[in-house]
Amino acid sequence: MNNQKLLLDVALKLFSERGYDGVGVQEIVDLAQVTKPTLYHYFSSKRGLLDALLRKGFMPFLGTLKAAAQYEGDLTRSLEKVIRLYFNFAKEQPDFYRMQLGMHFAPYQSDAYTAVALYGAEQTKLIEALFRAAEKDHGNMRGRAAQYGASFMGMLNTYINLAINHQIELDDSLVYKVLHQFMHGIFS
Amino acid sequence: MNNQKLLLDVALKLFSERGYDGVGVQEIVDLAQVTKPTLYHYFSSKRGLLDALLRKGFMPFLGTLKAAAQYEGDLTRSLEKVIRLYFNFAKEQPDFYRMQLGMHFAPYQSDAYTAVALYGAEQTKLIEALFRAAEKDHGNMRGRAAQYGASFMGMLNTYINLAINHQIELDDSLVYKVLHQFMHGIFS
DNA sequence: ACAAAACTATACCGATCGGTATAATAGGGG
DNA sequence: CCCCTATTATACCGATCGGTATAGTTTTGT
Repeated sequence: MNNQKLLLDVALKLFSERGYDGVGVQEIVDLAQVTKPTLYHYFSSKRGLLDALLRKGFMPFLGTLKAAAQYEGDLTRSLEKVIRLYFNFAKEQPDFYRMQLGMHFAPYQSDAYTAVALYGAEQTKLIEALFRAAEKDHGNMRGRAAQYGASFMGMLNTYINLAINHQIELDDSLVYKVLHQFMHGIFS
Repeated sequence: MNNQKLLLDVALKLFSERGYDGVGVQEIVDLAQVTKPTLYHYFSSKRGLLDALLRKGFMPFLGTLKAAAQYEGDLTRSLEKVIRLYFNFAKEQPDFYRMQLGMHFAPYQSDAYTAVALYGAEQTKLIEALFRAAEKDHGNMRGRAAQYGASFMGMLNTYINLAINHQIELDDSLVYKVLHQFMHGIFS
């Protein structure tokens, strides 16, 4: 295992547990058993380390999300794919998901937020495009793509957050429950 | 304006902009035009300052929430009251709401999270109790109070977060839109 | 074999971190 | 007026912050 990957692994673990601001560079290199110049050789700065970490964690996911969020005449089916994709993402990389989710609510001037903002925007864009594409088959949704996109992702992240806290489990049945709740509300 | 209140105001402004970890004690006292011993006289520690800030911001709100979240035979009506209450809270104290919301997603070992956790738990408890009380009139909801409580608050905070980012406005019509979406989904 | 490039260790930088010991000042009650 | 308490300033603490200058060590291409 090379030092670059080692540093990324250690940084992910520490950042997810105590946050970007809560972890010093010294602690990262100590736990990875390297020295500071090694870190700065690979990542130039602490922020650079964070950027690399986010790129590595998001890159494959965003590609599959783009595919899953295509509208093919059945909004329910597309949303189900998207939910499943997010659940898998959160289950396979819980530390990363926790870190990223926290950063999404970090102060707007912080490194944590600015680093994660473009990935958040990319996801929002894809989901909104899905709702906008579905508008032509669902007239009553017209003009609310942004609103539905935001609330869909909000609901998704709410459930994932519960799962990360071990209060629920992201199993197959929850996919349908979340989907049903979003489509038809809590009364049916 | 006494120094104690001045320090709380300055801390709220800075914490909401750059986070608890992102702001040093020195900067707080400089902006409040006092010195460090003054801060430590009133609040004993940086964490004590944060605790006082949260107590001051949450105390009146939690009382009114408790009243609004009583089930009186009409879940829709109670939820409407709750939504309206949260919207007003977020509109009247946007800086505080932003700060508190960010802390709710902060790392679980951080001061920020541990300080805000009990207030989050209190809100969850009240909202869940509302859904549980409504179960007797809505059999299909049985056993899902925790889930509905969490997703209701998740949706609420999603919209409030959009408003804080000036992407939507928390006006009267949004109260009904959010309520309707939660009760009946996006298809009706 | 050799030089260039990539990598890593020692030791250090100024600045800031949260926090405090000591003492001066202010205000109120007797 | 005097004492007591509350409040505030000066000056400082050791530790840690992110980052780097320098030099040594490996690895790589030729």
